[in-house]
Amino acid sequence: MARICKGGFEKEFIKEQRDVYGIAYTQNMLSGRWKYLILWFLKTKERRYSEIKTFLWDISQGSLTKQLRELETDGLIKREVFPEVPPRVEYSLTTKGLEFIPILDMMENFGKKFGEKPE
Amino acid sequence: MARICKGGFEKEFIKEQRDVYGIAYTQNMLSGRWKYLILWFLKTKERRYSEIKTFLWDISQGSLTKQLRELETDGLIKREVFPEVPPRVEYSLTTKGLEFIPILDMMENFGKKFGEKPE
DNA sequence: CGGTATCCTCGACGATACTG
DNA sequence: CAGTATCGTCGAGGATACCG
Repeated sequence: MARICKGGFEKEFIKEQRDVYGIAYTQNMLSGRWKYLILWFLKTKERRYSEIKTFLWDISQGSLTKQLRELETDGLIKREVFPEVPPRVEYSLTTKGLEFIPILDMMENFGKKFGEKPE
Repeated sequence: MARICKGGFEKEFIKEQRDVYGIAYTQNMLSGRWKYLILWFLKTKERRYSEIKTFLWDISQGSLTKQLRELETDGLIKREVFPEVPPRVEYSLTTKGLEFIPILDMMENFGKKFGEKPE
């Protein structure tokens, strides 16, 4: 990764090295196969664990839990547990997560413009 | 991955399944550690292979070539070879790649807002 | 300079079993 | 229902050597 503050850089790269941390942070936080899709799915409304699992249908339980924990740690989503039997857990976007929606929308539109529409 | 057109889906997920391909396409095309950073680095002007290599400083030659080939295959960047000695190769954004710049800018701003500024 | 080719490491992710 | 625990796989990416 374009690590910051590494010595020995050519002078002309110093500004780029100072500016790249923005996109490096975002890229790093959302790495992996699932996080964009999870955020996209939470965009319109809160969802239960099982809804996300069904939506992503070929993600394993272990991976899904890990992705959700990481998104929670990074402050993009919040997790709400309802003490019922059987238990219910709902995930939704935080303020920070909500601020990411415009990016999700642009990525969706970009994909719709250039990608193959299914069926 | 939220594969499309898989049978057996609950009815209420059909619309989401029809719409998710947009972001799934974009996410899939730009997977990995490097592609966003490469596009971001090409945003302002064309760059030589060695410039990109220096900018990303801890990417291996093999990986960098692979990333560039994939971005080229997906039509995001174009590769121009100047038949000089020693050879010179410049990479730049295509029309499709240029259309991705707003997304890069938003991701950069998001990261600058929430990430830790180095130094 | 800008690659290719080969081998290898490592961690993300999946599969499965089990639980409050 | 919504997890946790453990193990196994697989491929992206790194290291190294060599090339036009």
